[in-house]
Amino acid sequence: MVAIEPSKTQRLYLLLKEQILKGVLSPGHRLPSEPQLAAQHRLSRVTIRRALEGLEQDGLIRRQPGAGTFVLDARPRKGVVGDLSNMLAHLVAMGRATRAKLLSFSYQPSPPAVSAALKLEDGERVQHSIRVRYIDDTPFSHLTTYVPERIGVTYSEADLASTPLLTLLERSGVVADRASQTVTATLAGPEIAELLQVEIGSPLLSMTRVVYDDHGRGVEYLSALYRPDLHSFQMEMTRTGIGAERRWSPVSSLTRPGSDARPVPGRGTPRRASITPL
Amino acid sequence: MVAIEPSKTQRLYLLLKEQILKGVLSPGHRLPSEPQLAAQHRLSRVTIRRALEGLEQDGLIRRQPGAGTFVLDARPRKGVVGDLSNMLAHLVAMGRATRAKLLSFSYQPSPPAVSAALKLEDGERVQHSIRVRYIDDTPFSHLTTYVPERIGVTYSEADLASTPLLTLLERSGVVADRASQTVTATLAGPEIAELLQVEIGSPLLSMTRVVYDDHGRGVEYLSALYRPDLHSFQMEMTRTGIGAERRWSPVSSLTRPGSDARPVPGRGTPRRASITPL
DNA sequence: TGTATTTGTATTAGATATAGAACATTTTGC
DNA sequence: GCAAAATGTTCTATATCTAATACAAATACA
Repeated sequence: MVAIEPSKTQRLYLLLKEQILKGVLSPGHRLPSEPQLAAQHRLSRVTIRRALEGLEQDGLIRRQPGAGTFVLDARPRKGVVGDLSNMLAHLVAMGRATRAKLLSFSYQPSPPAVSAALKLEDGERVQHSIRVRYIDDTPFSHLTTYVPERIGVTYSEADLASTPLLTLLERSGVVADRASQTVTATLAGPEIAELLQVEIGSPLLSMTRVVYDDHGRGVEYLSALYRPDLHSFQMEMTRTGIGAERRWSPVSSLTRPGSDARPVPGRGTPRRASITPL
Repeated sequence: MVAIEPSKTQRLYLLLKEQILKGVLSPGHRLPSEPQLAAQHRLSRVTIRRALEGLEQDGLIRRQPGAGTFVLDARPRKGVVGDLSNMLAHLVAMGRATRAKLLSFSYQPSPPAVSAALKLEDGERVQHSIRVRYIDDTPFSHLTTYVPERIGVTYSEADLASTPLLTLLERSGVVADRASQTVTATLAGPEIAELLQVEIGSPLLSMTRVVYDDHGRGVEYLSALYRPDLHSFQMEMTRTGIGAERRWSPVSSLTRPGSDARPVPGRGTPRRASITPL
């Protein structure tokens, strides 16, 4: 047996939960009957029922004897669909109440991975912090940051608890110029799960960003985790180039808040001069 | 008892895995002894050992009788670090062997979510397909596409099995102009897990892309799943604007494979005539 | 070279997960 | 009203998880 597998109950529970939250199963939709689910997933009805009980407690489904099991509209707010790169700016602009809880603040030797990314000297120390950001009192992101100590000393614990890190850095004279960011998926461990108020084993969006100043020196290493049921990473692209060189390129765009985040062609989304195709 | 909780073994397994991958426990570091871990977490040694066995099989730790348990250099060698927007083009350019397996090909009524995204008329039908793309015989992505039937009839089952969909569309006279894509995280269900050769309950990168033509009409709805252990979504950004308007904006760049994925402008990546995006 | 510590292995016992089945109760639809 | 189908409930039996303990084999260090 490979790795450590979740229980069959939990597996089904998380699977159905995902489908509901993701909208694959739309509100009002009737799920297959318990015997049908049991057959489809090759599980006993006991297991099916345990998973459904979990979903019922989450308020995701309604079970009616004789009638069936129905998906509820428990997709309250996919509130913030953001660019992820300027997400915080959007939120502030929208006037949403944002606060950060500082969980850790220390100066320490740099972890190897961080040293490599920031291109630090051997033995150089970093300012390390862990924060959880809340929007309207629901956890929004889990942030782990590393800043070279020479820069990290320019702000205090209190600063970090109240002000976005990048703002602090730029206030200290750092010129953030370039950044490289990577987006991946992970699972929530026990600690993170509790902080972000999700189940252990839930999927999370993971973003790692390395920020460089105008001299190409690394100034910030950020590792962030987001709840995919509340937030997603959206970007607009246009098709540029001609012939074999024709490809997608990103459009610098502001995404607008709202439950429906699909672009509105023509107006709404600023058009830029497009290359005339042959 | 809230929801469905994972087993104690899996909880510890995920916790340690998280710490290792996150760099909290750096390579070469010796873990506490099994009895110590058992005491710290208040679990029996059996449970501790099962979790460690999982980590060992993942290649994250090395266990040496008499000596201890050590963290290995877990730097996941991500074969293909890509832009995700032009990933296929990169792969082709790199000369990697790519092939697609067509799992499903049909014309059917459009699902509500697809209709909304593509802005289809009521009752309009779509061409639906499911493919799995392989690179060097390892599964790379799981692709589900919906194309309005009037466009979908321009290509055949055989076309789709051999040629990227967007190429087929552009060959049919469709002018792909804009796209909106969303990246999220999900869990692998039983079916997907087998196709992508991952464990059930594994995290997956999920990308949804809606492509519009030059008249703003939806021409393709793509839902793709990627293995986060093999691939990640990378993008470069620069800091633009002044004052309060200062924000990140994306840089149109080609990323190159390798541990250091810095952008390469213009040359460096061999070009071929038949570069075709996903 | 010992001695303490570490991982590997085995056994026992109890708790929990899962499968399978039977039957009751409620709802739907003819 | 009745039959079919759905969820609710209860039961038995087996497999797996977890705890607790004991001992063996490998390693590190004074």
